[in-house]
Amino acid sequence: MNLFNEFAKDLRVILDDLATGGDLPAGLDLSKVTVEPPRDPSHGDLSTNSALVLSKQAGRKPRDIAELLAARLRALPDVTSVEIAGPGFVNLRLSDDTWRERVGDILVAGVTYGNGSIGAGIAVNVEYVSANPTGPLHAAHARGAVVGDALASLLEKAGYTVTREYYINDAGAQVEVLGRSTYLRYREALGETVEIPAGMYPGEYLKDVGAALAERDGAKWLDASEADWLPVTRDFAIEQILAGIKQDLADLGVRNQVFSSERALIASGAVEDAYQSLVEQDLIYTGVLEPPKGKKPDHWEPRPQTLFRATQFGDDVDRPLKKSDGSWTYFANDIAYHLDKYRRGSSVLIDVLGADHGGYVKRMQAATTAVTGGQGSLDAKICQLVHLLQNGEPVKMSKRAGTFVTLRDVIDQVGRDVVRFIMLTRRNDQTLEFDFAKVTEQSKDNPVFYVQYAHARCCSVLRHAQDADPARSLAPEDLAATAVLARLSSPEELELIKLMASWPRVVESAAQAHEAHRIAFYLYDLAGAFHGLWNKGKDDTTMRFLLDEDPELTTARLALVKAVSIVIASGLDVMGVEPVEELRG
RNA sequence: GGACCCGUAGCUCAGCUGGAUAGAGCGCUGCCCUCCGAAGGCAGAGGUCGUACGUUCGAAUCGUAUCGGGUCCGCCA
Repeated sequence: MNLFNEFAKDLRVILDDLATGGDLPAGLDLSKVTVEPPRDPSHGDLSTNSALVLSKQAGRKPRDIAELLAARLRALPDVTSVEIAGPGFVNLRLSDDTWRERVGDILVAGVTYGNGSIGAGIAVNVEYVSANPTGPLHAAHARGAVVGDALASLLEKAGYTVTREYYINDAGAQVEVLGRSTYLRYREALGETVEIPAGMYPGEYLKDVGAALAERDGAKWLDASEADWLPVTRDFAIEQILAGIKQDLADLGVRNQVFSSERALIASGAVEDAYQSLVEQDLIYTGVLEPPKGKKPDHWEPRPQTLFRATQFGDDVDRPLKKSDGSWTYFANDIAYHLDKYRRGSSVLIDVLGADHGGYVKRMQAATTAVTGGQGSLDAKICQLVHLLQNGEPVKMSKRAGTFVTLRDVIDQVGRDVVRFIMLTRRNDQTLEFDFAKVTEQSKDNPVFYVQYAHARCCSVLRHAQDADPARSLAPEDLAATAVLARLSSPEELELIKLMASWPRVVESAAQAHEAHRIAFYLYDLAGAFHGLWNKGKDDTTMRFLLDEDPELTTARLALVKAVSIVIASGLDVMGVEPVEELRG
């Protein structure tokens, strides 16, 4: 349960009541009314801006409204004090017992604690990775993969129905090149000496693909014409590479459920379909675009094109849908694809894209709005670059020389949980430094370690308690039933409890903002609060969790510790990171 | 030339969709500890939130302009 929402409800009842009683005008717009924890905890547990927000509408001074509210709020059962502060904030304090009860909630709910319902009835499609099937995933793909995957989990936790999707760009010139490159490697596998010309894919990985094809088909294609072998080598290569990509994703703990093929989409007539719908809306015309300014106009020649009126939906220029040979542009296919996602039931579409797609967002949003008749919305999460470092030194990468770091390399070096956690330690639109040395360091400035360490410490305490008293049950439901939570009375303990009580709120707001990184920051804070409490026990032995002379307090603290481990596990679950029970060397 | 993203402590970054005295880690300064319940702990200094206007009870947050850095810019995907 989200305590803040409960009080928001209470507050609305009170406001309605005041309206019917004539103290406030009826029909007030309450959309800006909030109930949230004040930034400064000394102001109280909860704060509402109602009086400030409603002042103008109601035609009364904020202080007067605040007085009215305060009188009513004081009557609520869990409220111990109400103060009016600053320009008209109403600050509440809740009884300690109200907070302590959350520990029981957490123990009973387990890792489902924090699950919300704001997404109920809303279907969201999260598309991520969507790397071209022309080569293995490299390190940079890790970010989009993790951001998308964690966002999907976050949305699920908040109650949305989520489809995890991967768009396979298996149509167009690049996969044709892939097919030809593979053919060369195929000949190579059959004993020929080949040169890989410029413009082909030189990667070593295609040797395996060529060899596998030679293995399967023998010399069958050696004397065939390109028209015959190209579809074969192309489809074979796509299939092989895609299998590798899926394996890499699986090893990163990423589980896209739906793989949509661009080629299949075109074959189904979906592009023609989407195009017709735009024609019917009079959003298509033939025109000539201005050359981009400031950029060298090289071979620019004005040319009439089939254009979509993207400018009507906020884009900067109208966008071409057909190439001069009459085939669809990538954009045209993508419009059909987004319509397809919408028609499959998701009105909220999220694309997790790389930094190089920033300029693409506006047109896709324009198209999504147009093609869904304004019923579908697209949010694009652009992931900025990841800088790979080794002890502060940039890791040299060159596509030309083929020395790029693959996703597999990264997973093998630092482990999947570290990759996943670190990728969420920055907002998606902020560049991220990934230092192989730092991310595996055991210190406070490594958030992965710091959070895992907190969880491990919880487990360690529970293990000790079990060793000391093998007959004791540490099952969460038993702790919930037997612990006398009123014994948790130190400021540090209550602070920790309040932090855990805000977890549902964190989930909710992060989901609404489509920002999974907030989970990582929350866990870092929670870990910090727990470590702080632990440290108290170092010089004040009465603050330790296990106290031989006070079994009742010990049980209460074990309940608290268990709750902390549950909330950490709940957060790590969203991030797709496995909580560890002990740390090793 | 244009679009998008970023600009917050010396450094790396948060800042809950407009709230009250702007936070964390590292680094720096000072004190304490050497416990075994494994990262040492505690305290302190350090900011006109790039700049300038604007919106309003109230702006790091929204708008406009401007400066600096990044990504990108017609039939590539």
